[in-house]
Amino acid sequence: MEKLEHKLSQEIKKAFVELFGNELDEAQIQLQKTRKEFIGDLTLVTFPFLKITRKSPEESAKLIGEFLEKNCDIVNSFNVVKGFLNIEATPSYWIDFLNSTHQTDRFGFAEPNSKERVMVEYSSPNTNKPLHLGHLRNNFLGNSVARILKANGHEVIKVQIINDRGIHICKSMLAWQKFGENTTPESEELKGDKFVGNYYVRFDKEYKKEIASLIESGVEEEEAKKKAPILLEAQEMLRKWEAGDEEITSLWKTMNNWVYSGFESTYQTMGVDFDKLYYESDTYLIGKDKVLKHIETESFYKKEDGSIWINLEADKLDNKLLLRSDGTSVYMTQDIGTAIIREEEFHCKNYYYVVGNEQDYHFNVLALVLQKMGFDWANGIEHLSYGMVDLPSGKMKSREGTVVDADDLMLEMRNTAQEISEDLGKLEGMDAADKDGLFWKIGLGALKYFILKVDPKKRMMFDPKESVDFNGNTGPFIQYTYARIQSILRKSDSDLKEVKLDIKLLDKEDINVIKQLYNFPEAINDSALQKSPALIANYVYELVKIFNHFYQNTPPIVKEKDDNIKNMRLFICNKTSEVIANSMSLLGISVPERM
RNA sequence: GGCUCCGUAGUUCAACUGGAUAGAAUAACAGAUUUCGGCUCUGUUGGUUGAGGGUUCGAAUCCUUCCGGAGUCACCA
Repeated sequence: MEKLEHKLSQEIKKAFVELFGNELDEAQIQLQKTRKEFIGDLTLVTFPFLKITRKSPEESAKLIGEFLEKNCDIVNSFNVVKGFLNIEATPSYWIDFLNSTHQTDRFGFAEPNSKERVMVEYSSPNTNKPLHLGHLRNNFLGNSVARILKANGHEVIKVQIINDRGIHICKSMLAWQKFGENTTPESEELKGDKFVGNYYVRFDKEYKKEIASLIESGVEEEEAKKKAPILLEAQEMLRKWEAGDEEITSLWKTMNNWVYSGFESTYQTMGVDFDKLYYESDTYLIGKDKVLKHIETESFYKKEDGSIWINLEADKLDNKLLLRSDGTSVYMTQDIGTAIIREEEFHCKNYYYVVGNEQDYHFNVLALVLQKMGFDWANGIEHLSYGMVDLPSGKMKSREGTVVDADDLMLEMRNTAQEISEDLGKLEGMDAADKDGLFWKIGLGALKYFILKVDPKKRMMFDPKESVDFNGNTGPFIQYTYARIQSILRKSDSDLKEVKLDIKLLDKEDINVIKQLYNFPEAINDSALQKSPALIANYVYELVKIFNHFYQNTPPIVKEKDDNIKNMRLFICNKTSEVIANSMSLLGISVPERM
């Protein structure tokens, strides 16, 4: 099936030779989609060509339009509005297109593994507290981008690095030692991550208490923050950990495992997974060796105290520490090491890091340092920087208790879905387990769609009230449309493999739906290039709106007497529902047969 | 303070990356269908795209100066 854009470009090229004696470069021809208020499918803007045509915009457009109408059999008609040439394809082109989707249920997807291997890193939490709303955006984005890249033909490896060591986990460990009284997640009937998170909070409470009493006894605030005994103890614990102290190591393992099992259950609810996990405790020493190897290279230097730096002033960045004076690694060093390990293991074309935009600077530096080390593949490093999630009350702050917990939020969405569904009472005869699964589908669909429809780069507002709305541009609205189509298909029970498609049967409403189906491959491609699930969300919403319009303005299909028309419409319904389901699955959202 | 990013209907978001009269949703109001699922469809109201200047056939988009907001500038991660 030759793309409309491609075919028309070639014809336009011919038109320029014929009409104006000019050989155009195909890249110069930019066809855009015709806006809804005009008749046509694709539009050629003539302004850039006026120097070649030496005629007015209107006249140029008219000449080209006439040429196309005469010489190109897929052009049905054209019209000119102020120098914009709107071109309409023939109904038979759309029929041919629809026919071409007959064979496959993977319409729009590129051949698997036809493109380069890429890696997507996302999630990458600290192990001292539970996941929250910010992590949800991260995980939904990362998982969706991975699916989209895969759909676009890439081999995709999903990874995360778990920040399992450092002062933060020591704080939780210390608080548990002091106040835990040998309780466990099991004994308290708490998820492991929540359990450990409580001790992190407990640490902070004690720490503040100590600071306050130090200040009261006359110590300066800055000094008090550094000298609080419980903090010193935590730092001592970190030193012991790094020295391999047995008791500390064993406690560390126990507490991390509690956290992992908690995370695992959260990931399962979210519906995300990974092909490979990296642990900071495994990789944090590796970057050090790599850095030391390059100490002689330009830009790298050593200070008198033994610390190692890189000078990036030539690239308009500043000097960056890579190894501390005591020889230990910093965050940057670990990321350098991890990046190198990944390259050695997987040789990817691109390494995508789904990390919040507060780390823009960090990733600029990371890519640059690796390039200075002479790694060509570092050019493939790309930071998929996304904006923070704000609440109506403002920014989330863990210390002020305004953090929205991931598990709580997902459960709340599920429960809201239940309330609404039960009010509508469409679920008679469904057993309890199926109902439960359905409520999760709807609740999570609402949440994921709400977050993913926004351009990742932009900061977004999360209003819990609005997110559970099931009307308008929402996940459940799209799911509902899917379920309704399934209901039609169940009732009619035709064999769609034998459907004969004929131009004479086509109505305007049918064509509108077909045209939007036609846009699906492009939507996948665009969202893959931009790494933006929002483009898929916008696409499928538009499809659903067009379909609902079709549905409203078409006589009941199930009762249609003309079998040819009936089967054609059913075929369109079926294709639409398939594209809805596939679009939603790219967002990590599943669609229900009933709801 | 230096650097980076962002300011679009009351609100939440779009705008095919420089194209036409800046579109949806939501809220409010008015209507349609009421026998394929009313979680549907159609309409009305709502904008000096933060402000000024510039670039050009053409600017929400590019350049520039202000105003407002966020992030970042750690021997934290």
